[in-house]
Amino acid sequence: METRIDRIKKQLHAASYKLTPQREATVRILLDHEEDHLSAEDVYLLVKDIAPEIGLATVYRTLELLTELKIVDKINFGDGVSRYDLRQEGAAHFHHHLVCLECGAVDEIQEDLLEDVEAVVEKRWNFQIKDHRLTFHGICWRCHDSGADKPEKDA
Amino acid sequence: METRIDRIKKQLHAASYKLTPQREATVRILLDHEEDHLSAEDVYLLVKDIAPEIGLATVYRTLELLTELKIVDKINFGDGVSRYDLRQEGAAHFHHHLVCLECGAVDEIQEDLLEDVEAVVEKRWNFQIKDHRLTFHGICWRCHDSGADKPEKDA
DNA sequence: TTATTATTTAGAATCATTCTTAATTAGTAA
DNA sequence: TTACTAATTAAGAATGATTCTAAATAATAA
Ligand SMILES: [Mn+2]
Ligand SMILES: [Mn+2]
Ligand SMILES: [Zn+2]
Ligand SMILES: [Zn+2]
Repeated sequence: METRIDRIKKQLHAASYKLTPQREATVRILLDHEEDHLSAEDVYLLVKDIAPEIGLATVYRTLELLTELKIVDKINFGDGVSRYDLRQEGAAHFHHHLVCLECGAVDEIQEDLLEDVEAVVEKRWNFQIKDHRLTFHGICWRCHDSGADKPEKDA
Repeated sequence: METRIDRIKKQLHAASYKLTPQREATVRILLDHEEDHLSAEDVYLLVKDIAPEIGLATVYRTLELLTELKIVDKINFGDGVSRYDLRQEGAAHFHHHLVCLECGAVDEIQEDLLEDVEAVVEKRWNFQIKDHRLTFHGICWRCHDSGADKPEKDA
C-alpha cells in the first residue's frame, strides 16, 4: 500500500522537487501532529529530534514549498506567528477553525458548510473562489457550562 | 448632529480613555480611508500629514486601543503585516473579504451570509460564537472575463 | 570524471512590532 | 494658581519572526 509520505513524494516529483531527508523529516513531523497548528519554530524544534542537523531556514523553506504545493495551508490566528496545517488529502478547500478566547484551544471543522455561501458570493460578487479562510472566535465547549459536552463528530 | 468622531470619543470616555490629538488624527485617517485596509505603517504615513509630530509607536498603541474597543478590527491577509479595518457602526460581526490572487485587490462583503452556518456551528460544535473572520481567495470581477461586470450592490 | 543544478547550513540582515525611559500633558484637589 | 497624580507620548532601543547571503554539499546529467 502506498503511504501518505509516498504520495507527497510523488507530488514533489511532479513539480520537480526532491524529497530530501530534511524535507522528509519535516513532513513526518507534520503527519505526526495533524491535529496541531505548529509554527515554523515548533516544527523546527520537533524536527531537530529526528534530524538534528537541520537548520531553521530549511524548515521555513520546506514549509513554504509545501504551502505552494497545497500540501499544507499557512494560517495566522493573530498571535504574531504563521502556523502550518496539513491539508486533508484531496480536499478542495481549507477546513475551518474554532479559536477559544478563554483557553486558546483551536478546534477544527472538517465539514464544508460554505457551499451555499460560496454559491452566493460567486454569483452576486462575480468572484471565482479558489480557497477560503474561516475562523470563529468564541467560547469552546470546555470553557462554558451549558450542556458541557464534547461534540460527537468533528470530522 | 453627532458626528462619527463624537461617538468614538464617547466610546473612549466610557472606557476612561481620552481622545488625545494624536488619537483623533489617527481616527480621522481611518474614517477617510474606510474602504482601504491600511497597515500601521500606512496609517502612520498618512497621519504624519495632519499631525507631523506623531510617533509610530503611538499609532500602534492607538490601533491596539481601538481594536480593544472594537472600533476597528485587526486582520491579516497573509502578507507579513496586520491591517486595520474600521468596523461598521453597530455591526455585531466583522464583515467579509474577497482577496484577488491576480491583482491583489481586497473587496468587502458587508452582508452577514453566515447566519445559518453559525447556527450549525453553535449547535453541533457547542461553541459560543463571538466573532469571525471569513476571507475568500480567488479571482475578482476585474480580472476574469465572464460577464465582466462590477457587482451592483456591495453593501 | 566533470559540469551543472538543486539544496542545505549558519549566520547576517531585514522588517514589523513591542518595550523602555524620560518628557509632556491633562485632570484634580488645595 | 499651584502642586500632585495619572495618562500619554516621542524617540529610539530591543525583540522576534522571517528572509537573505555565501559557501559547502549532494544529486544529476553529459
Ligand atoms: Mn487546522
Ligand atoms: Mn474590510
Ligand atoms: Zn476554551
Ligand atoms: Zn483582481
